[in-house]
Amino acid sequence: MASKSNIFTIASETGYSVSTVSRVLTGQAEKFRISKKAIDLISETARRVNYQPDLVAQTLRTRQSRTIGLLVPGIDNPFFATLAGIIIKMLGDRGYHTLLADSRESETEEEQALQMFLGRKVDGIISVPVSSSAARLEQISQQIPVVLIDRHFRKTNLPYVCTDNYAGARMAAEYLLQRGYKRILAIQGVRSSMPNQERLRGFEDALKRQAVQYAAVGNAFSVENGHDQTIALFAGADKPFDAVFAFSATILLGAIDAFRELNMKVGKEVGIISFDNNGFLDFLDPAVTRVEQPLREASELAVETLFSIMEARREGRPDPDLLQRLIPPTLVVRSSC
Amino acid sequence: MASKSNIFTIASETGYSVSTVSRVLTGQAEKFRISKKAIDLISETARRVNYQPDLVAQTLRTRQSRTIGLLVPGIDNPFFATLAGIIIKMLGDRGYHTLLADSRESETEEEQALQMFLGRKVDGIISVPVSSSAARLEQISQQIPVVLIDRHFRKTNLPYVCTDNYAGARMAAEYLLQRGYKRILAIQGVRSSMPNQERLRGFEDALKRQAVQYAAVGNAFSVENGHDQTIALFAGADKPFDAVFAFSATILLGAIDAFRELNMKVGKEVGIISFDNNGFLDFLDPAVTRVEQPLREASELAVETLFSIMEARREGRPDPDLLQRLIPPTLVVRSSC
DNA sequence: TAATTTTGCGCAATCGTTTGAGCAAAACGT
DNA sequence: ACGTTTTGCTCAAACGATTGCGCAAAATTA
Repeated sequence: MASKSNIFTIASETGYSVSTVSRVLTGQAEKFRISKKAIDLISETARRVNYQPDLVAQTLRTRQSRTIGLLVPGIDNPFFATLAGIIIKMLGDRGYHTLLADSRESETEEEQALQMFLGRKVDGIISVPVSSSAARLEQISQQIPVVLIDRHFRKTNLPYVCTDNYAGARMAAEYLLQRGYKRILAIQGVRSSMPNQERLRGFEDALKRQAVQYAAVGNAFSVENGHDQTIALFAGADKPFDAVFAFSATILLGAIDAFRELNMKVGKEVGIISFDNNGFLDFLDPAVTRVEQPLREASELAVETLFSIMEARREGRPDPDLLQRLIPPTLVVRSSC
Repeated sequence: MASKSNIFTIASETGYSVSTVSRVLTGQAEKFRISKKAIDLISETARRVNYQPDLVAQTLRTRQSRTIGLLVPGIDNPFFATLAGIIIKMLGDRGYHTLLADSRESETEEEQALQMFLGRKVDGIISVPVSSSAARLEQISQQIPVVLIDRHFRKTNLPYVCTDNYAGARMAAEYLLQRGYKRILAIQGVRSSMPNQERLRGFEDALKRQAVQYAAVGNAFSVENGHDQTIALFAGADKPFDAVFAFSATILLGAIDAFRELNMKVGKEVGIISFDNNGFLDFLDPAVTRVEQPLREASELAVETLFSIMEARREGRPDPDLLQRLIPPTLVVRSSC
């Protein structure tokens, strides 16, 4: 019979009115000058009958759900899983719950999820957007604070916190240069995605005035793509490249697999460097040199940003500005190049 | 101005009452003999004003949230992340949303999450339990259907779907025997956990009447544990074991790292086999032979089980029985032993 | 003692929906 | 033409909380 109790139960048990009970239970007792006697009796009774507020009713009445909608494009991707883990924890610490939706890289599912967030009256949204246009999110942002993470739109005033992919790619390419590689291949992910475009730009900017050859192929953040592109280019007798820059850990794995098939020694015959975090990369042989994204820092910043907007709006202030942040990734040097 | 419209807006716009509007919008039109004219006008108006039902109000009134609470002990663990991904997708397909909570292996946080699920009026709970007792979940189960996944309690009537860890461990140990290994070391995870106990039992049962030596050490599903135990036992000149059975992928990684430090060739000087799924294991060199858990099948079964209970209860039938399932894992043979 | 202030609390509306009960008008049967 | 059924809809009460307003009794002041 747990939890069948509501505010009326307590009201009749104690002889006080529901208003008084509510005020006591929401901590507004002194504000309304409720007597100590009443406070004690009510709290005691609440405990005794194991009262738990109905969060749904509370939400309906107060228009606040203490819930944040978190939208990722693939929770089974370790990257987003870690992100989600951190964010859920941080929100929990602030007394907020998380409604998680997975758009699975589909604009349709993204729209459905957003619709659902609206219907569920979330207090804020943290999203890794997949759609190509910011329009819908900007529209929603007028009602509910939205913060973008990991991906953003080129022209938007939506707040975001992303990795500085340009700087990261540049860093990786320059490291390859420094290690003496002369013919460098980039294997890309989804070309239309912002991170990929930025990485490509960084890659090219780093190499274009240098005495090296380079190219960029591929079009998916997948193991297959990494594998197939590698086979396609390295299967012949003359090797056109001496180093590979994988734009994601999945791509990297595919490439490594391909090199194994081709019997090429990674680190010796061909250098390899990767984007993305993945603790796993340290256990490959050789351990993979990579550009790691500051996941924790980004998550923290995103949550803080969201709460600062929520607070501002609650107090009727305009949104704080300058909320678009690029965080520089870090180069983790191992022995694969 | 999106979504400021409610059922009253539509009622006054169309001249019908809120009841009629509600019935049309919830698809109960013919049941209440609403005229085609009314249906058309109302649906059209709803579309025009971009009406989106307030799910919170709906939940309050109908006592149904179309939301399932999913509780995992660590969403950043790839295993649970994959699990969550599959489950979220499946629930989505059935028109349900997911409220995700992470207990982080803490009983306290688990209790908080459950409390939250109750307050949010979830229609069902899928949980990887961390607490040592089934009591609380059994109590909740009287109000809200609960299905356990991946972990269960020895004595409970709660429905669950878990890997058959006993069979899996046995399978692994027997495979090692078959490959001719004579001195086998198991590195365990958390000893108090049910999966670990079952694995240990399978391991011992497979070996105890055989002409081989064996031992089990360790007490954590962590990289460090795998590493440290390996170092402790293999650092000396005489190697006490010729094969290692890692009870999880994390343990395995630690062991592999240790063997690298010790300059021992995995697959040649020492055989190694692991529990757990992890696509990554194929990219290690040598690829790791392992016992894989049927994650997708388990998730599907869990969701189906949950829905069958929900349906039964909606119709006032008793819960279906025989809902405790152990799914046999599969041996994936690679070249590490 | 009378006027004023403070203390402590209750009434009832409200959030946006759903739903049991009821009712007038139209259609039908005889 | 008059009772009966069907059609098509409306009324108003929930669901469980929060909250603006108001008001009697007690305490204080003059």
